[in-house]
Amino acid sequence: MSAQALKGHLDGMLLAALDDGPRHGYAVMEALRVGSGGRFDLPTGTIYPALRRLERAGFVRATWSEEGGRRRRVYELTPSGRRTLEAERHAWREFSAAVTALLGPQQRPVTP
Amino acid sequence: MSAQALKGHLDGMLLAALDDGPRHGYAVMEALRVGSGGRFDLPTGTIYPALRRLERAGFVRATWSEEGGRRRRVYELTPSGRRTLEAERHAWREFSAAVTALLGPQQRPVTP
DNA sequence: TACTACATGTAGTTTTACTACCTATGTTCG
DNA sequence: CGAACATAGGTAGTAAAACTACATGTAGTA
Repeated sequence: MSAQALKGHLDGMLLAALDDGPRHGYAVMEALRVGSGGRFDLPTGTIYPALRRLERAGFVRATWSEEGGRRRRVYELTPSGRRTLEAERHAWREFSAAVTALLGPQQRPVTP
Repeated sequence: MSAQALKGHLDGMLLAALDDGPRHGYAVMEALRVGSGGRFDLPTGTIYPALRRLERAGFVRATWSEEGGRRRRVYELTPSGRRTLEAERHAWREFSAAVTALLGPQQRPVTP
């Protein structure tokens, strides 16, 4: 995947990763990697600062948890984060439709 | 459209705008605006530097043209630019599929 | 005459993801 | 046992891209 293509779309994906329940940072990272079919194998230097950014913005709430000598910082969507996620989904639909239209000749996925 | 969401995708769209023939900067700007249904109404401070970037990279070639006291800088795809456009189209398909998958619950467009 | 559309550009800022590091624990394998 | 690796968290500094705000000038129109 070309460098910094995520710009501006990462936040939405992070929020989406927390949509089905609280997760710690490393698990979020794994969710992006697996959920993208290995295409988004993001370094920790991208994930952790991004999550702190979302926390500062009030979209997620973080709590420390310690289990078996392993400290984890667990993130959870706030109501504001949930609204933002919906907005991001909508923005993505708009955005991707526009780019797809402009990029021209593309084979569309098979519609069964 | 949310600020700087284009990051990394603008170049492909600019190249695509030149795919059906040479255009000057302002016309490229219009093509993006119209072709996106008004969603990409980009300021000149985005378009012109981006075109120079593509020129420096060897993806487009530029020539001045003067018609009726109006000077225009006309851009044209180079073979390298054409190859890059194809690569960008492919990268976009990959990228958008991954983001769409991760973003979760989205109504898909109606398939007639 | 003034305003708008056309046409091109630059300077400086902000945001965002990146690279390259650092620390620490639990597990696995030779 | 020791090394390596996966898990888990983090920071500092950099690079790049698009943005805001401005500057310049022509042609057409109200």
